[in-house]
Amino acid sequence: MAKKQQEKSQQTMNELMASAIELFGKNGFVQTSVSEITEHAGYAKGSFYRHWNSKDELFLLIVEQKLKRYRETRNGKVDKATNLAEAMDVIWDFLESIINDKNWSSIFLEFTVYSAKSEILRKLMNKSVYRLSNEIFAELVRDHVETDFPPEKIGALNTALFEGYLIHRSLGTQVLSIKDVRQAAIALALSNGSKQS
Amino acid sequence: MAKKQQEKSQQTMNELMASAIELFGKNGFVQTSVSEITEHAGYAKGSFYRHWNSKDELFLLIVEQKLKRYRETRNGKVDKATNLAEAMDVIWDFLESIINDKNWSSIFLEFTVYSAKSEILRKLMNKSVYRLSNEIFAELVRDHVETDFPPEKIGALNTALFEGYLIHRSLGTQVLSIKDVRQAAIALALSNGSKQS
DNA sequence: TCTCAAAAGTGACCGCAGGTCATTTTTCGA
DNA sequence: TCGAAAAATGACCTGCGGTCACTTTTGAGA
Repeated sequence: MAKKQQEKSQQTMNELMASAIELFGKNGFVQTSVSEITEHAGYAKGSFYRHWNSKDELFLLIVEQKLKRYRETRNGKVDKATNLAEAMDVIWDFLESIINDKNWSSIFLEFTVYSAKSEILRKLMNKSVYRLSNEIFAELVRDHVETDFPPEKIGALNTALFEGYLIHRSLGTQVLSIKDVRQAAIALALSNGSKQS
Repeated sequence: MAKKQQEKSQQTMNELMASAIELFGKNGFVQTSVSEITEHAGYAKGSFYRHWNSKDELFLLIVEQKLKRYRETRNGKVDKATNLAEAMDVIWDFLESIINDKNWSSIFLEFTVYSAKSEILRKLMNKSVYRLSNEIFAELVRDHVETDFPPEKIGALNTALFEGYLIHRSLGTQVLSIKDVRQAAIALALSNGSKQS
């Protein structure tokens, strides 16, 4: 029965991960130290590195898990969209659900910009598992684009507007509401990808 | 003649600042250490803190200086704009000049997101001296808006799209070109602030 | 029940960061 | 030439991410 040891190890991982999610969510990525995470879970620092190779690695795992969950809540709704406007509505319902997840949108932003400094992280962040990526939006929109404007660009412009809004938001600037940005993004997508304006 | 000492002090500041600009420009804000800055200029670490209270403080000074210079190259052109489309062209010529300044746009982005974590820095970054700010764009656009859409929102949406593009860019994603974003931003501004679409 | 190798857990330690400050060196008017 | 004031120094502080030799716990087989 080596099973029990594995279970214990898994249990420890879960506890450390829960602690990490709580502290990252409260204080952000950089401002949360590995010592804090382990201490808060009742372990010593060294235990962290038995389970993950770096703070980055655990954070990416959390991001992957969170994105997966966001997407699940979105499932089904996508197929119902019959035109570009409806597809954009689905996308923005999705984006708003991220914004409503405490301050995780700010933390994603923080990590995204942080990741730009490392080539390895940069490559990872361009994968859709870790990112509210251009290409995912492009996919959702592709079937409904009526012009020859590239769907990837519609997706990327949408991402840009959203992430630009995250910056605006994380600085505490109050000029834009999420509704303003949603409207603008949809108007932009329609003007590029829809036959009538 | 206490002048000579002041001059020497000023000289040291200039040397340290030049060293900082070079190293920040090459490696970014976080990845450039104060020791590197002083060493590269031929001083000891302590000398840095005789002139500035923190790394942040010097960086803000550099930002202020750079923004001032960008704006100077823009002066005059603003007054010539007779409608919203021309005003947007002036703004985007300005933004492109920032993008063309080596990788400083990425570094501004890095510091902007970094600053969100400190209340003091956040407040500073909302001032127009330190930021490619919403309100500056709003000002440039105000006289040419023909609808009742708030000029501040036009400015803020423009900033969001630009900074979102900076993220896209710093991740090395190649889907969007600066031209794409410029077109989108101008289309967006015109659709909100111009009578005919 | 006892044994002991393997797995889990520990925390002192490393190099380096931003920042401090008592001390040394340089400057320059009297 | 002298000495106070200004400039420059670098050892030192705390805290970071990460390492690893060590101790403790676990559990299958005798």
